[in-house]
Amino acid sequence: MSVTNTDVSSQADAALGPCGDDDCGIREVLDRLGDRWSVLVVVELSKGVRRFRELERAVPGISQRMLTLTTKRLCRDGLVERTAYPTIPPQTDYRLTSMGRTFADVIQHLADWSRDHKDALVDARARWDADHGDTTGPS
Amino acid sequence: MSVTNTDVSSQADAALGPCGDDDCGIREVLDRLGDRWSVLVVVELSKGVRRFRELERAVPGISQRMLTLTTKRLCRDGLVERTAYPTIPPQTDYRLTSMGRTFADVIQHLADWSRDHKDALVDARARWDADHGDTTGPS
DNA sequence: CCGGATCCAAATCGATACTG
DNA sequence: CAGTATCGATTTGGATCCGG
Repeated sequence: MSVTNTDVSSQADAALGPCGDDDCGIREVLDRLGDRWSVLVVVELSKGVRRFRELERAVPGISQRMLTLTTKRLCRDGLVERTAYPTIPPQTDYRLTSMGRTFADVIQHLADWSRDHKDALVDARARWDADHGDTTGPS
Repeated sequence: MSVTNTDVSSQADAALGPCGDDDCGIREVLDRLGDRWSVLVVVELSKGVRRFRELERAVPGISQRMLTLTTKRLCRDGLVERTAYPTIPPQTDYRLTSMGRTFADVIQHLADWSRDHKDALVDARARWDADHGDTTGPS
């Protein structure tokens, strides 16, 4: 039982295989974008250094567990740097690395696209749900 | 029992809440980036019109089920357009919409970043795994 | 304050079989 | 060929308790 769900290095190691020519190292990045919290944490850290508790408050809805896992994953990927001060009570600072900052730029690019197309997306969704008999939608 | 796992509109409808100012419509985009196949399908479709079977072959490892779900989600989001010809045997064409093409551009941007930082990321990962007692890693 | 450990509910995915 | 339905395995995330 050396591997539990609290481990960090249990996903996205291999399991992609040859995919052509467009996506070779993207899988790992996508895995980081895919989970609910990494992006939000990076966005918050792009504003400056944050402590654990600060991050927790800045990202409403995240649990301590997920924040721990998320920061750890980001550290492992070299996107975030962690500095722990063994004081009482303990204090831990998180900050983006230089690579993390470029990653934040990519996210910003993504956010821009989202803003530009959010309406169209919601609209398309509504139209699709209307055309098809949809019993699973809202209300 | 009107909702099964084959339905398309059962995730990412609400459940985000106010998050500040950086991520308001991003969640939906991220959900599409997050799943294993959407990106690959979009990349393939960015090369031209594809039929169902063609997509299945172009994306090795995808199951019919996941391809159906993925294309359906992309259609719902207005990123992909579907044209079905009721012939025998049936034929269905998938193509990117104009919005889908801009989305493909974003993905390309992402892919560029991945390529540029893949080595650094792998390296950081290795270093992290070495520093910490890691029993879950490769070999 | 920071974060690890355990338990548990839910979403997701893959394999398979079946229909038009 | 294109798509649906069902099932089981895996993964993921949240709640909670505990320790440094």
